[in-house]
Amino acid sequence: MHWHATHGRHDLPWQTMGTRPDPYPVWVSEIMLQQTRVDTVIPYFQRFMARFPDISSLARADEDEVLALWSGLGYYGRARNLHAAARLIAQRHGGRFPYDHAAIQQLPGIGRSTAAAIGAFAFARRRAVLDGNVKRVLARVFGVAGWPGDRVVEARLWQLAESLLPRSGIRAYTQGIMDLGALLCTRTQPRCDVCPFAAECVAHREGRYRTLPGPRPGKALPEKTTAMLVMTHGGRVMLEKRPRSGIWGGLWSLPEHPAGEDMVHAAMHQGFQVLTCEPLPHVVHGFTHLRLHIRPWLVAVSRPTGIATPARVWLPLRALHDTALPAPVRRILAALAVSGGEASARDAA
DNA sequence: AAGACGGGGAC
DNA sequence: GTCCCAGTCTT
Repeated sequence: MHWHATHGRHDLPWQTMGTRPDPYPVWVSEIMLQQTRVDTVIPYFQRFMARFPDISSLARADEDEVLALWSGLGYYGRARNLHAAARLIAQRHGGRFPYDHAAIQQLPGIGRSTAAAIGAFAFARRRAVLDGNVKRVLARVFGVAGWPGDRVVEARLWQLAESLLPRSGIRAYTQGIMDLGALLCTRTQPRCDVCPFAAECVAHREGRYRTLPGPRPGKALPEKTTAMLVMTHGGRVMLEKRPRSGIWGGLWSLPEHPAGEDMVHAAMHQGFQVLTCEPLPHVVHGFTHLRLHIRPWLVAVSRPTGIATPARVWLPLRALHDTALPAPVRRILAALAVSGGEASARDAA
């Protein structure tokens, strides 16, 4: 806590509040910060808060607009859960963010650690957080070997985290241990020379900072190839709404087809007359659990005869920015919009 | 208990 | 290229 007072982070956008902070920005930031670095989150947080300044405005919003503001941030279930939780708070909690730890953790998208973080920062509730930073600090200081994702290792880390909580000053403590992990006790180049725990840290004393915490067990990354249809007509491109579950759930994306299928046939099968059909440069997109090879096909079609459904939309290429697109799809379409004078010219022809 | 779920920055 | 981040939910 002493270290945090002088060396911690005090100017993050969601910290600009007094001793009785609004739980809403705390909540939004904590959800965005799940598995996502501070520097990545900041611009998303600013945009989100400008558009949805309070729980009520978020509860009234369309899910599509919430997802559009989340586009590029990843783990889109976070956005769907955030939105659902806002509506739930409006209905079941009278529009007030719940105070009780159990009630907070009951909300969709909020687990044990996030509930503790919100409770600590917003209400000074005394519960332990256990995020990637805290896991790293504890594993090193106390010499907890093994991968933190392992159930036994994680249980030990939770036990440590709970046992270390101060009687008072939970905000400074929670922010402090996170900041220590993020700023000093970093993964590869920890600053043990200026760390307040160097004298008592097992990893430092025994020269084990490289192996603590233990790495995730290696696993071969599955590869998958898919073709995507970039159907254009009059400077617009056709998008489909993806199912709510699964990858890119609820986002707008290009129609997928098994690689190797005849794309002209695929486009015609959707009810279009194909004018031209040509391959675009193929894109490799890495997930944590999958490597996806995308083969986009640019298909100019004549007047769309396909039935208009809510799950299908013709989007002007200029309107990409406020649409909820997966990152690789955004890149494919952005490249098209730039070099894309010719595409529209061909469409016009 | 394990897998699904994004994207990007650091090395 | 590899690792992993202010984790949670589903199976």
